[in-house]
Amino acid sequence: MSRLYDTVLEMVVTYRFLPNQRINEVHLARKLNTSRTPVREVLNRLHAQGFLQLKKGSGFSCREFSPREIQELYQLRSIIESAAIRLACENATDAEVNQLQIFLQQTGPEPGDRSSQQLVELDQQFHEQLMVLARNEEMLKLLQNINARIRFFRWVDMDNKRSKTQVEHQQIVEALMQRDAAAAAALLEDHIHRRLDEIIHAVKAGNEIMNEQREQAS
Amino acid sequence: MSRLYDTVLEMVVTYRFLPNQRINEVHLARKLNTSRTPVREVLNRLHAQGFLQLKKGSGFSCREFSPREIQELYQLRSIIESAAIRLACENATDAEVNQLQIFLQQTGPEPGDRSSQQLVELDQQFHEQLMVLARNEEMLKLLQNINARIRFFRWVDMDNKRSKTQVEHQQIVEALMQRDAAAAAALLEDHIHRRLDEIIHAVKAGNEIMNEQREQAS
DNA sequence: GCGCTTATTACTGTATACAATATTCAGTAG
DNA sequence: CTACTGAATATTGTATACAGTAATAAGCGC
Repeated sequence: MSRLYDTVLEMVVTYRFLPNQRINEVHLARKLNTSRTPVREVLNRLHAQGFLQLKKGSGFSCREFSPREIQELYQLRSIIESAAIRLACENATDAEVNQLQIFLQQTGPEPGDRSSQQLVELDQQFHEQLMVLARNEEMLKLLQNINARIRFFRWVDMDNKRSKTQVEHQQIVEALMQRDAAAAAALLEDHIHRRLDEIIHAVKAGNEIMNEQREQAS
Repeated sequence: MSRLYDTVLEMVVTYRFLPNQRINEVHLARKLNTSRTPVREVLNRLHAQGFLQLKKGSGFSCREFSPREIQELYQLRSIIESAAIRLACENATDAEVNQLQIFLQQTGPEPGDRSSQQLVELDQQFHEQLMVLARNEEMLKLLQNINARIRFFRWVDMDNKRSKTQVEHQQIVEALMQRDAAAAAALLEDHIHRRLDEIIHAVKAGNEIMNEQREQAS
């Protein structure tokens, strides 16, 4: 069941289903070599977690994100990450902070030959490691939920912006090392807001970039 | 379906099911005059939203909250409510703030003859109205989810503490009126942390208070 | 050809059946 | 009486069937 959940979640977050178009349970079940019942169970879970919408008589469909919704999710993400790094400045051990520094160095300043998907993954690892230092499991789960829901949009310009992203990550870790909570939080918020601006800009610019990314995901 | 969801959610948050004891789907379906399938669909949703745990072969059960988990949820709640009132200081109209003041006055400083359940409901309305002023739907949904999950514990000493709660609510609204974000946030955090301390204390004191509340809910 | 109505087909939401697994009960030995 | 084993029963997870509804196709009139 959890494998089925992971499979369908992956399809949802990579927008294999067109927004607002009904997910055909019969077809999906056949495609996944199972019956409708476990498929519906998974779809119900994803609906409850904010990934899908459900309309009586029309079944489940992928949600279409308005710029407003994206902005709200990013704002929420900024709030919890900002709080998390403040907690991390209090709670993290020196060893943990050094480990994060090593991770940054190992993942380099340049994208190298990594795909956008890999860069998104590395970016996520960095932010989740920060969140782990806050020692609040609920906050970590929340960040993971948000990141999954906005995953499609987090691809925007990822490879072109990797150097700047890593510079900003580095500054955040340095503030964390200095246990300067205010500076760390401000840097993190700026970092997230910059990304949000880029994404909103891309979404408003139309669907061309979005279609390219969908193809890249295939 | 949404009525079924509401019914089962109510049973879950009032701990009609004992923690860690399997929820019997057949019995529950019979009790609710439906078949197992929609019951399972609801249970899957509640599981996905953090209300229930699921073990293969053993089905769904109510989670048992450790003091750690309660503390984490309250910490998260404090973070988002604190951020929300900062946003409210920027975004709320004078009319909206006045409406909140009127709500406080209409719901009085004293519990009156209200039940604990009604007091919990009024407390929740106050906090949700604050959250609405932040103009972030995701944050409101998150607060509602957290409040539902900790609902059982929010009953602790509710009637005995109503006067103090309302005084604190009033101070928060006054800071909001003054558009003093720092003061409002500090007051709100203190308010939430005081409640958390009371609840953790009660939970650690044993199960007597908890059993009384379960009986009161029946 | 277009628009409307009706018939047909497909799909959703739920009920029921089935297979696998977990739990409970009964019998036996020490 | 206690502990262990095997059988019987109950429950879960999934497959399939059914009824109601939504979507599509076909036919007819203008």
